[in-house]
Amino acid sequence: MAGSDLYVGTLDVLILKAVSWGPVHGYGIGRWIRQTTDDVLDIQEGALYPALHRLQRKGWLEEEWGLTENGREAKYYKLTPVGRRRLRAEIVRWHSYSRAVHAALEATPAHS
Amino acid sequence: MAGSDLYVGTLDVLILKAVSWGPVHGYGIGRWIRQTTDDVLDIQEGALYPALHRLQRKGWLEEEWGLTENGREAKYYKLTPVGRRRLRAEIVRWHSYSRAVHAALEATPAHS
DNA sequence: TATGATACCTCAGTGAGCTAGGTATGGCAA
DNA sequence: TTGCCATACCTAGCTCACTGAGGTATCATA
Repeated sequence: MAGSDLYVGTLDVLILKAVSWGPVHGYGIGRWIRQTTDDVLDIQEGALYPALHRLQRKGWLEEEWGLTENGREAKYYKLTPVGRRRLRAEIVRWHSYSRAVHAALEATPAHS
Repeated sequence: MAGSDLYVGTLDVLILKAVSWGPVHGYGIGRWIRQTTDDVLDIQEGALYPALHRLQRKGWLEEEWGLTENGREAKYYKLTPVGRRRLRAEIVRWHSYSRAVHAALEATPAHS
């Protein structure tokens, strides 16, 4: 798997968004991110699973074992209420940040 | 100074952009980033100066001592040709990445 | 039968950024 | 003249997210 070369810190909001419509298992979260970003972001499993545990430890995700469509055991994650608030905050943060970077990258010659 | 809570990896492109019109000293680079982003990004000096040394070590920046408008000694940084190519690549990377994240954050319920 | 996809995991190492210090100069206000 | 803020540079220790590389196990399919 090719590395996705993440900007460190952006993975959390992607994971939280991935589970915002209901429980999804880890492997499915990785697939969802890859698919909705047209293969631009391909999260390494060595980044994904520790991140899930981290978000769970912080109280933003809850786990629950279940069965996939094809009858496999899988650990489903869902948002806690705190996690949902966090998702909203992280989306705001991302938008503010990306607007700021865009402004810098599209700036014309310095005025000082 | 309030931390800007950078997405790790985004500082390089900001620095390269800051010096893309001519030599700027470190302190001025920090100020430029803060100003062009309306105070959204406020780079810590403990992040800025090591980053400048790193980019110089990689051959993307060159240093040169000079005098500021107010007669102070300051270390001016300017882009090398390699640094300019790198700037273009990093801008492409940022746009691709931010488009991908936007796509994910604005996605509607999963289709699987 | 073996290969790839699914589904999970850990661990060592890297390295960027944060926190918190430090030096020195110049200008300005109390 | 004293003290403080802005300018201008720096380092060191720490944290911790991610990379890269490994591992287990099941199931479908070629």
